[in-house]
Amino acid sequence: MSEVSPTRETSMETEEDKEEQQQHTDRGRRRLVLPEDGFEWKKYGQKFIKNIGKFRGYFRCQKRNCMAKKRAEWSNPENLRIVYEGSHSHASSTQDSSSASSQGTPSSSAANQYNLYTQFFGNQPASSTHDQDHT
DNA sequence: AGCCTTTGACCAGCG
DNA sequence: TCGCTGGTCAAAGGC
Repeated sequence: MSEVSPTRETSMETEEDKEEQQQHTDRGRRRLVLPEDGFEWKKYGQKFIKNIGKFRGYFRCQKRNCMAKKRAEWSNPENLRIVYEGSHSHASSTQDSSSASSQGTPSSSAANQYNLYTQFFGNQPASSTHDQDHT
């Protein structure tokens, strides 16, 4: 499931160049295009934030022992902003989990640290990344 | 049959 | 105190 399936349906535009980062997280249907970050996320909501004029998708880590969350904002499939909130108490699904010795103490390591960072995908002008609230 | 995705409604917090 | 926005949960549908 978490495997990177290069399944590309024949529809939409032919801009497969974006395929490098934007993977189809759906199970064979085009629903939402998200970049694979190495973790398994479960979407639990989506709303249109009029404040920023963009859609915001709410994702949560599928791991029961992981409280990491992710928010995806996009106005266009080309402009996607991923906001990671919280830290994973486990290693990425695509990485070696044998080094995830922190799982023994999920409440005294990464799980205790609140990590939050934003990631941009597509054509995001750095000039407006810090100043695009509203005119 | 099971899992995931999507949409709507409800609740909480802030102005 | 009322209204609005943001966030989360639950239910239904589809693959």
